[in-house]
Amino acid sequence: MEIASKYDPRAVEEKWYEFWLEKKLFHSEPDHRKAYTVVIPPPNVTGVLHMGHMLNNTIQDVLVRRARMMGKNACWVPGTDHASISTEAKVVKMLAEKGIDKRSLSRDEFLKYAWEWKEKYGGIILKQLRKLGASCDWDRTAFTMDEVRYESVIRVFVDLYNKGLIYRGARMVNWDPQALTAVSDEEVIYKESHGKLFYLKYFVEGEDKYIVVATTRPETIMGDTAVCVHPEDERYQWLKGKRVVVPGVGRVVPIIMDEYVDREFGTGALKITPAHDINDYNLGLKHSLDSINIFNDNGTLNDNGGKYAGMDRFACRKAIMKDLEEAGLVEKTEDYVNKVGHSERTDAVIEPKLSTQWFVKMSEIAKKALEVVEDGKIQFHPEKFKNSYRHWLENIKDWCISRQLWWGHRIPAYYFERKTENGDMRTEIVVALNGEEARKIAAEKYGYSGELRQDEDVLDTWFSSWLWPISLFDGIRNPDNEEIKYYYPTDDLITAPDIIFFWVARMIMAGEEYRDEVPFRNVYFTGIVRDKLGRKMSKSLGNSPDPIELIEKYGADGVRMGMLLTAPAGNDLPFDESICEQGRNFANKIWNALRLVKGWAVSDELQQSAENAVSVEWMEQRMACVLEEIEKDFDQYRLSEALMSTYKLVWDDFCSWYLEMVKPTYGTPIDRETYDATIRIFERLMCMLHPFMPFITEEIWHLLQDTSSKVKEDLVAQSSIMMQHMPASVFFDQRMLDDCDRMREVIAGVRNLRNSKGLSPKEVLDLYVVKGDKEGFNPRFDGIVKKLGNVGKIEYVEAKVDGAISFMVGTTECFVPMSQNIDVEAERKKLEEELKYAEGFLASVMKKLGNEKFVNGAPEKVVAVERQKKADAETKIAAIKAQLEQLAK
RNA sequence: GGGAGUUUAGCUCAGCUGGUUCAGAGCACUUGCCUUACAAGCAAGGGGUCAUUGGUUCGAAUCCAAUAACUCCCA
Repeated sequence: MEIASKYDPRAVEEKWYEFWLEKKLFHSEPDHRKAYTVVIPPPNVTGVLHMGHMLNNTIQDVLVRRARMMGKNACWVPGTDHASISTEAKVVKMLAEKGIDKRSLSRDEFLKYAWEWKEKYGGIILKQLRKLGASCDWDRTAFTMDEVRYESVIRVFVDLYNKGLIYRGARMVNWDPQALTAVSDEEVIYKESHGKLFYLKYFVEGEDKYIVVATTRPETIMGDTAVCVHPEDERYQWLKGKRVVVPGVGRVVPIIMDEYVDREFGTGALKITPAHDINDYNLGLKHSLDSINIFNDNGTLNDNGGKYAGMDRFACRKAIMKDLEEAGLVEKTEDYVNKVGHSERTDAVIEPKLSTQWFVKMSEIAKKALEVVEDGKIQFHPEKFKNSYRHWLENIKDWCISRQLWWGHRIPAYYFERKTENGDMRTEIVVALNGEEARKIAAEKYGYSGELRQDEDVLDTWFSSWLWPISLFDGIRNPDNEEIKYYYPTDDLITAPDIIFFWVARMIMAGEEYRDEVPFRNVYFTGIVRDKLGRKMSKSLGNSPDPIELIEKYGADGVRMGMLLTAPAGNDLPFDESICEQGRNFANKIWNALRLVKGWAVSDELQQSAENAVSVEWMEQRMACVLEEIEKDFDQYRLSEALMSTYKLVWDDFCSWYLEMVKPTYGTPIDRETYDATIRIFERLMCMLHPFMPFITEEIWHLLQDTSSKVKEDLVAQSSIMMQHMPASVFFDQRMLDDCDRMREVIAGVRNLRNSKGLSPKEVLDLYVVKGDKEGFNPRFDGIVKKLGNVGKIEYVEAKVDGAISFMVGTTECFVPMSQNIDVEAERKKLEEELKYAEGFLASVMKKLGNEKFVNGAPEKVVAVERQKKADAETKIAAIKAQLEQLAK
């Protein structure tokens, strides 16, 4: 059998992914098995795969594939969200390129274009995930605006409205002047910005005295309706009851006194613009101030801006300052650093704006969501995220869910005007699943039968995502259907920490509200992928590698492994392409192990040697031991540790030791028993590795199968490693493992000696082991020591050997006679160093044992260990001393 | 401004309730090897005052306090 010496992932990966799809191995239907459910954090439909997705989905795939092999009915549901702001912006841009203005289109016309765009360009990312090997149940692919999900969202809105948990009201909201919509508090990112602090003069009405007010936003003075000072501020007592003139505007406004003012900031006098600042708004309410809106929705000044009307807010700032400067109304200007809110989606500077929006009342549902995390019904990994989760929920504000956009779930609120009893015209609101229902309600409740106007706005994208774990299984519309009962609650949610509030918290709320049950048991927070300089990867910096190119270069298995190795839960990972090399190299290593094994001639006549028997036995034990570690790691979601253990098991234990132990000398066959055992071991290793590296393990697993007859060959062609059982840990003999470790040390000792003496590995050496040591060496391994250490004979002797170089393994002395002259000086030096160390060690042990408090206070076990250390050290020292004497002769 | 977290080898990280020679792993590095599975490899090595200071204790990387640096979240 001729196999290439380099593993080529390309053809292999494509072949097996097709195979899995064709065999529907990712598909899940409810059955008698236990369900293991994961819902994908739906990527933005406009998105393309980036490194964060790679990490996130690799982790999900590892967990899902493992669960599947552990006999669970694993279901990983993929999908995308409709991303109203981003998508609408993209469609508007596309239309603009075609010369179409959104405003010239009707809502329906626009939506037609949007859907076209979505069908054509949306969801590239899901295709890309296949390259990574993601074992999603593609038949279940969902979209937040498909029929089931759309209807679920509308139902939830209606339901929450009827429960009084959704209300409509005029509030100060975060306005994105670029997207022309309100956004929620969570969608505002505060960034440090270097601006100016302007000190403006407000003259007292009818006097030539003035006070100075500091502001970062002089353009808002057109909206000023008061100046506020602290009631106890002595500097301003004289102003009590007076009025001042807004500079450049000429409007006369009152001086108000309020403890809200920070006397340390600026001059301690604050201009109040109730229409454009949340704090000013509240002060305005308290002091019954006028509120003058000076901005248009797009951030330009409206007619209240006087001569600046039509100008952009930032251009206006410059123009006003110039004019005030010329009028002598500016005292000074200082550099100033402050935090400015930006829109998460468009990066536009957020404008606080008073407007009528829809809100979800959070206080009550937040309480429940906090409880289930506090009492451990939902576990966070790592746990530290509980802190910020708690803090957020304890300080939560109502959630603004309306967006002034067309792409999304249109708010099912219907309006009409009617005359009330006292003759006033009044706008009534009816909330219903559809227009027909709304008409019915309007008729029943108000006796109204005229036209209804549906709300023009859509809902926040997160208002659909928060239902994801439920709506994916149609649990909102059909709460008792088989699927929701089987798959819900889901098991693990894997997500980046930056959406803990957007998504995780709200899903928990929705779960409690609609299923009275948590949406998932565990939340695994991944780190953020950074470049090697520690910067976040971003399009604008151009510091992110293209994941698809990486996969082409290193193979999906290689990239998956690279990502996982440096990504303990919650830790940011400084990504460097070179870590994928380790993955690729590992794949190659496995590939070559296969080449070796498949290259052996197998003899049915040959009896299994004692060495081979013990080798097989040891490898089995070793696997059992590592399996136990891996199971523990998975229980604690320590995936990178689990991978590392598997990596070392395969590379070090299996390739470097086991295969070398059983490898027949060139040109001779291996006995059937050992060969079969090796194949079984190899198979199981591939199973263990499969969740991490799905492609190469499938390939190898197939190549390991017995295809000696047509029947068997066909059988193999139909099966998959995915259908195998994950090996489980069993009892193992620690003694056996310890014995083997000592054997490995002996071999290393011999090799080291050869190395340091510049001897060829081909030179056969003899080994003498001084008997009488309590641990001793297990002679079962002698044959292996000979083979791997290239040792001619091993003798167990009573005393030291002349003309030999020695080394110690534990407390056992080993001697290797040298044909050439021994460098006495070098030997003495080496021994003296060892002696020094051993004596130092003994001294520290003696210090402990000499301490009465230790002997009396420490647990017996610990003291016993110290006594053992003492005995061992003494043995060792005696041996070294004896050797030194020998040298002196 | 409020809160949380981190600091262990050149890099990325383990190190659970203090006690095994506890100072670890992988990568990188050094030396020698193209030894008929693999140079994407083999063998053997070197490398750390556990951020700093003080405390608790028979005993501290581990517990406590202060300090410093960095990171994140919230306003």
